[in-house]
Amino acid sequence: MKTAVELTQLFRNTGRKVTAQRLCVWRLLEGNTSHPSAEVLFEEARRELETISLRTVYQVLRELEELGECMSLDLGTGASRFDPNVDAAHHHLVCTSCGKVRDLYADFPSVEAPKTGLDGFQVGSAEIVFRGTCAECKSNAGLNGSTRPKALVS
Amino acid sequence: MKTAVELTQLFRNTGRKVTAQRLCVWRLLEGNTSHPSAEVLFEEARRELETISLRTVYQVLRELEELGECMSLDLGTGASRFDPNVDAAHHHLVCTSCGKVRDLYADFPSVEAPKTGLDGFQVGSAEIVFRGTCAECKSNAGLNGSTRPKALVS
DNA sequence: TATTAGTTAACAATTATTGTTAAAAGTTAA
DNA sequence: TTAACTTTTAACAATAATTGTTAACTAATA
Ligand SMILES: [Mn+2]
Ligand SMILES: [Mn+2]
Ligand SMILES: [Zn+2]
Ligand SMILES: [Zn+2]
Repeated sequence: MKTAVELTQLFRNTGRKVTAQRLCVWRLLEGNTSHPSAEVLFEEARRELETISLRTVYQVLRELEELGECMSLDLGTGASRFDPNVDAAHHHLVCTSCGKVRDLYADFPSVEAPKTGLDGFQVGSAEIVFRGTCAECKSNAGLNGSTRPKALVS
Repeated sequence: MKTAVELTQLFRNTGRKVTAQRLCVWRLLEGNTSHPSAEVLFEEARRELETISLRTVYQVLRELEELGECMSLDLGTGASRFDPNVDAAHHHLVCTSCGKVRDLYADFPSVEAPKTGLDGFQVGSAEIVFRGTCAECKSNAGLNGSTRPKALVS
């Protein structure tokens, strides 16, 4: 999780220009634990930079991913979710009702692919996704019939 | 994992007609451990039923899912993958190179969401996805530069 | 056999994402 | 400050996976 200043260096060092858009997207992502989608970041970004385009947000996110400064998560919520926390190993809780994504910092030492019976499949990583219902959706249960993930409504 | 005969009963009992298409899709899925996509099932189905449409395959898959006879998995490989194994709890190995999906039957007793620190999030299920390289892709490494999942090419 | 459900074709639509192009604007090195 | 070079933007088009739609046709069942 780099600061905006560090990102500036990184952009320069990789031959990229330090633009308001790049900084803005990074600032919105830095330390953000909500795992926003590109759309959500776009909505937030245009509050600061009224003319920023969704296209640019996608481009910057891709770049940040290539630079190893964020990762995109496919959690089955429709859109990719972006996570700036690439350093600390962690897992995710996904609300199947609203699409909210929370971090779960817990070590599961037993989660390691067996050595045998893999038919030569070489395992690189293990992700655990816990699915369930977030507190908010639980208390709203029955009030409305909405099954549509709120976090994804454009 | 029901047999075709059992499925016939299920269709009848739920007021559905027993059609060649429904039976065909189920027959292709029954005991199938390859986690095929709808497209793949469609290609296979039309060998038996030349006139079957992709639309129908999607419809039948949805139905089977509603009936609890299969589940669709979103493993980040582009298309949903269908799994008839809804009874035995298991996890998946996903080849990041070709998109192949293998079952992993292993019990990870420690994988249980902590009771505390969840902010009221109620956890229902835990899926573990192991990502890596399948044997075939490992031996093909470097031969071609293909990063495109072969299993997904239409 | 009549009724009803299911299938097909042939499209349109949707969502998330990437591609494209040209013009405008911004960044940086000199 | 200027010139060169990148980026951004707008305005679309395109893609891939999936679902919606309609009408005609076909098949299953009572
Ligand atoms: Mn996270
Ligand atoms: Mn499986
Ligand atoms: Zn929720
Ligand atoms: Zn592979």
